[in-house]
Amino acid sequence: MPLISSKGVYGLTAMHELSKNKKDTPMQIREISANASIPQNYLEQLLSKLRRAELVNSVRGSKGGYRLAKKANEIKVLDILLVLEDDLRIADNKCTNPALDIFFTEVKEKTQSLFSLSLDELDQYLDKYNENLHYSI
Amino acid sequence: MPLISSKGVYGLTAMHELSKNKKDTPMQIREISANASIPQNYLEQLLSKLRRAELVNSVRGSKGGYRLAKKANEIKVLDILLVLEDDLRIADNKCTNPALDIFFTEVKEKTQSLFSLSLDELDQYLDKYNENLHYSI
DNA sequence: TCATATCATACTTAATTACTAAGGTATACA
DNA sequence: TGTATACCTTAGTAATTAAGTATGATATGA
Repeated sequence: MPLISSKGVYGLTAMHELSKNKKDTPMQIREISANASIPQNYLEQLLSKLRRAELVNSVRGSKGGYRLAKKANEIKVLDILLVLEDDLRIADNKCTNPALDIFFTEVKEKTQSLFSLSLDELDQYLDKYNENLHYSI
Repeated sequence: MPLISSKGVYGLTAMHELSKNKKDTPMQIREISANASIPQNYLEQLLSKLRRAELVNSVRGSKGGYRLAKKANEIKVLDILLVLEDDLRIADNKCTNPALDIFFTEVKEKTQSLFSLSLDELDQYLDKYNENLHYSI
């Protein structure tokens, strides 16, 4: 099973879109939805959750939309995932084996630390990709 | 979503049971099933897969059962998971964001390396637990 | 007041997991 | 050679969950 469902992937993608919005005006669901190929009604639900978690601010009514509630370097990937994914557990709960159980706990901690990078740091991965492209040509 | 479903947890638990079998005779499904609270018919299916992947050997008929096909230090947790879990992917496939996609690939690689410990190394986690118990008393 | 865009909730569909059931096949042992 | 035992295989089912749809309410700029 994927650790992160499409819900989490959609949410991260949307937040990344918001972080790239350089306009004065808030970004609208419709625009995010179109850019990232996310069903609009579904995205509304995800952004509502992110708003209640105070990761984004919303402006209602005409000319409304969404903005990040903090700077992109103050929002971590993990923060977003913890809001949208019910949990990021490594293993199904039925584990009755103590050694395995402790092992899973440790893997979970290490995995969560992998997600402790901020939204703006994501673009480094894009740079890395472009470098690889360059060398492989 | 859990990265490892109960299928994987059951399989790891069963393999750990087999690694602890010190008798000459192979261990029977019924015994593993009882020790680890795994539905017997379901466990049969998982052990069949593990047999086809040459991680265990089976002996059919009366007095039959299962044995590890290699030494416990030659079987990795990851080997077992790759047989039972269809994949160990980090994120749902719908990711259209290149930066995220590369990031997920890197997380996947790092996560898999966390699972590259052998069956016999699992018991170290039990020791760790006992130590903690000791200090906390 | 009207168009626009967020907000909230109920419902539906599809996929997957986790099992259950049932019968077949091989082997030890008497 | 017969019988009990235990693995082997496949088909089917029930329950859960994710993913998406639908509908209408609420707030705001112009």
